Amino acid sequence: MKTARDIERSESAPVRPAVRSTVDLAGYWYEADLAEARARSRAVLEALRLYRAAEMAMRRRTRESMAMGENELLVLRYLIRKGDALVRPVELATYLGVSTASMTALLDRLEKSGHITRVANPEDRRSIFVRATAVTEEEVRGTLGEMHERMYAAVEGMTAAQADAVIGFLTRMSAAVDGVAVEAR
Amino acid sequence: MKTARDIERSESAPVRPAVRSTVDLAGYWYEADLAEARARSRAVLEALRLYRAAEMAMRRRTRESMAMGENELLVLRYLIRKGDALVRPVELATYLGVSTASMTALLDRLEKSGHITRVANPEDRRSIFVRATAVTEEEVRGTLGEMHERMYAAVEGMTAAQADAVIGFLTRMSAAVDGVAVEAR
DNA sequence: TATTTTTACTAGTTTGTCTAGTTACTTCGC
DNA sequence: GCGAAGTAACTAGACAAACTAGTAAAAATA
Repeated sequence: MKTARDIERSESAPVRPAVRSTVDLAGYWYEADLAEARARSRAVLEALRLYRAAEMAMRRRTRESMAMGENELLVLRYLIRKGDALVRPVELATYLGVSTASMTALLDRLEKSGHITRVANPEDRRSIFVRATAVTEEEVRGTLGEMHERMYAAVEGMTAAQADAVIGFLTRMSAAVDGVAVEAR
Repeated sequence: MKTARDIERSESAPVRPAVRSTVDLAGYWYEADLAEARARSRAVLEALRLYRAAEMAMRRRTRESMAMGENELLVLRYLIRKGDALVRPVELATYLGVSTASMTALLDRLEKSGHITRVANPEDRRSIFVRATAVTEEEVRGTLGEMHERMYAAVEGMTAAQADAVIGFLTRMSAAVDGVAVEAR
């Protein structure tokens, strides 16, 4: 019953109200131009989707190769990115969107495995600071460093116009994604 | 109480240095050009990072508003994207990178909550097909449909050159991300 | 000074994954 | 055709990691 042809139908549904005005004062828009623009849009979004899939897969592989949970790894990356900055557990809990209790347990695991250390905060004796150990930094850089280099290399050759296009695109995508389900009904 | 709404907007690095002082007459490169190119690269990667953060936050909000786990939601999105196509549990398990046993449990939950139905496969009586219910489609489109429209609107105004720049960028990023930790040592 | 808030933690529960093994069915080799 | 091997989905039990609720200590505020 359900044939492969049906997929096409549902995917090419009129996602957006079709712009039928085909005449533009300056350049005379034709059906072909519209179709082309639409194909371009779809191609861009498809590329984004593919990138997301690739990134998810990378994340899973990394997690597996380091024998670590998603949140553990995210915390370590966060700490390393912060460098010498003083990071407190609440900040990490907020970042991940988990409870402070879960963060305590998570930090327990990371401390036990030697990836982080807890340092006292001299200014507020309730709180502590969390720091990644040198070993961790080495380990994460070893795994992700090459990737970062490749990423950097992949953007280095861009022209100003291209960079603008990409930055604008990403900014607009961020805006599109922000505000989804902000108020659960 | 742990309203993790404001995800790490704290670090707002130099998003876009609008440096524009290029005196490049006959192919001479100056310090300014190099610095500019470097700043551009950093800005692009920073924009990507911000987009990722925004997307992660969106995912969490959606998950919470639908009272659903990450994998549940991913399965539903996958099913809806596939439309009327016939999807088997193994395919989903592979997609998510979980065992077939976990997929069975996951599908149990989704079936119990009325989000999916299991349909017999007439050609292979061992296997089944999974389909999202109409209610689910409605629900997910309601939550993510607007976002998708915004995303589409955000790309449809792009010129061919801009689209090429973005697609090229995303493709190179995917390549950079692929092959990380493929061979865990 | 007394009260409230914040920070990190502990205890116990729930959720969702895993491994191991089962059943039912299909495919392959003879 | 028939038996062996392979495959798809499922069940059971264990475990990891999140959650809620509540505590103690310190800081901020009235």
